[in-house]
Amino acid sequence: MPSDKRRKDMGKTVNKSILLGHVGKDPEIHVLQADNTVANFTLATNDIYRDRMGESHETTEWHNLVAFGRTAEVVRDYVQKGSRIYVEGKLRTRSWDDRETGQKKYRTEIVILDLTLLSFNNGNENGADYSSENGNGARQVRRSNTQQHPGQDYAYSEQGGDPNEIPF
Amino acid sequence: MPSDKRRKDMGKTVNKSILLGHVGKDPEIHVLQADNTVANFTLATNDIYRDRMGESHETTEWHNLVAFGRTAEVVRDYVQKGSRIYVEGKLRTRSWDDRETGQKKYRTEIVILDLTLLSFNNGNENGADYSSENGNGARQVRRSNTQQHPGQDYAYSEQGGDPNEIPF
Amino acid sequence: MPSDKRRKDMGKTVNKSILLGHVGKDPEIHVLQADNTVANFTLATNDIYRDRMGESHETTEWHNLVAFGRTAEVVRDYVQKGSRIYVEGKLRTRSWDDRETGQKKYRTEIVILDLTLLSFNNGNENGADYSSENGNGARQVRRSNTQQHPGQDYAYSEQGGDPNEIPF
Amino acid sequence: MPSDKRRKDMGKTVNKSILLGHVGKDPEIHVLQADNTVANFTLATNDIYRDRMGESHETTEWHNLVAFGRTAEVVRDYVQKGSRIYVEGKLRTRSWDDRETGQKKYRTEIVILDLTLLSFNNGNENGADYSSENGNGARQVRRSNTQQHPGQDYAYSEQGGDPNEIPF
DNA sequence: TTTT
DNA sequence: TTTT
Repeated sequence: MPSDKRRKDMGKTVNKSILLGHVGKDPEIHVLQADNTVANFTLATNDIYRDRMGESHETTEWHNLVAFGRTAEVVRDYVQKGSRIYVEGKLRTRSWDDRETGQKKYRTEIVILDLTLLSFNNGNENGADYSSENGNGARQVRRSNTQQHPGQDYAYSEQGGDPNEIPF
Repeated sequence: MPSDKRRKDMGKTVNKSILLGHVGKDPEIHVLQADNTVANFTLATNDIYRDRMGESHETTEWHNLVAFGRTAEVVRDYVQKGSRIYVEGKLRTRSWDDRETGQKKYRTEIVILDLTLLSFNNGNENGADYSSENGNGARQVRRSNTQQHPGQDYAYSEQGGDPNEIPF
Repeated sequence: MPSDKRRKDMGKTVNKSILLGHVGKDPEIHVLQADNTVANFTLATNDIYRDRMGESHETTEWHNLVAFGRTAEVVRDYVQKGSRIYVEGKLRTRSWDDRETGQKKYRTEIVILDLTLLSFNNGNENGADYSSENGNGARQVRRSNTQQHPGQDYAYSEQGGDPNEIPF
Repeated sequence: MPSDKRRKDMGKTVNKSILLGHVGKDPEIHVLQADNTVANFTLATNDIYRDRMGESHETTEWHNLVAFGRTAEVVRDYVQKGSRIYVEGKLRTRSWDDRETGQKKYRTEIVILDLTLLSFNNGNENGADYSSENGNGARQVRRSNTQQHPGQDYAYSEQGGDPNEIPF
């Protein structure tokens, strides 16, 4: 084993996030290219804390999640507003210059590496089971054209191949 | 056990991040109040990926870390530029309106809940051991007055008691 | 901060396990003492792997879980055979000499530090909701007298106060 | 996406352990087959707790670690008694019938999926740097013939190909 | 801005 | 002994 390898193992780092919560809205699905689907959505987690008076308060933390490829397809087909999911991923912060103000802007996301569905239901009252309708559980893929993620100055390249090449 | 309790356990969420990497610069220390120290610093993790040509690339991810109270004191005394640390915490995103542009801005941080020091050395060539000098390992606390965290429109309240009450 | 403290932070270790799966049987509840309930149960996780022929196989891993105090009460009241739960805890291995053979025996458990219920249903067909019946969601506490955990040579002390003092 | 797939995602489980500590003894290396090295060793983590008298105590927890393939080679070449490492893996419990007593015996291990070296030094006083000696950091591979892992009634098959096929 |  |  080359000493080069050892140096690499010595310098290894860890970037891991584990989230379990409820999805805030239906995922945005983008098809960048054949075999490269991207899914963007938000996940809520709750934090309970006590203030100085001893009173209990609850805050909601919203996380930006993004999935690529096969995982994005699972999100597309089975995750929706209200879904409860378990997610393991890594943090990634993108930055860009705002077109209007020229200011640097940041957006931190969790890139999903592992996803577990925890609820069949979709949070709607009717509790429709998508899997029964056509035998494959798929819902329509929404290909939104409205850019809404990291600001008006941001555009999907719609051509990237590898997740790591995608500029967001 | 009240059914109210069960509902709480059913709705419980998880917000956990685990990072292991190197500190980018000496931590900023703020003393908000007696017994409430805050430490802000950045941590780098590396990501290696292959592009479509099969070539290996390395990117660096920068994380904003914040510690409160006792943990902030450990950061103040033993963490510096170059330190290697293991951190467990939770994600928190603060937002504020930029004073100049009126735009909403966001900053995501990892609130440190557990910290493990992995390197004695401080990255400086002299390798000074702070713990030997005066028997308490403390270095000077820097009380910076220059606001530098989430922009010029942001100010420390310098009065919060509970970490969760602090407006950032 | 004493240098003694720094040595402690330098030597800090991490012992963390995260499990998400289904409960194998109704938890065993033991009341060691006022305010010290103990719950023992098993949790199944699945592993999918490919053999050398490329065929996919699934194995089941069984984990021994133990909860103390407040958490044990949640287990007693809401966890049962078939429940899906998320658990965070630490590994602990107990050992004892088998009475019959004199051999050293080992049992590794995950001591639950955080528990999240993921299913209301109990796996029974009737889907009884314990929380509705009497307003407290409690089911009968089973105080089994039959020793069944780490072998016939093992006995609950039924008197420990701190989880760490309990001899199992 | 077939509904079969959805059922799989719904039933997904998590089995994850994260350990950071010191290695108890030099790893045992076994070469089962070309391209299938196995490394076994122990890792210590510390637990600090308070007893009922409020006094602080420290216990040491010993974990059985096992690595396969490429990871086992890293262990073979760079991990030794005293090394500090970070490990991510999954729990696996093997069982077998003791030859002498016929009793069922169990051994729980963490199968290493990710390993980060945290110390160059080996814990020995001489602090030898293996990487400098011959430019590749390798130490002699020990092929122990003495069976010592899960008891005298246990034998390595020395023929498995896939980690998941190995009977331990 | 870190580290290998 | 769970679940899909």
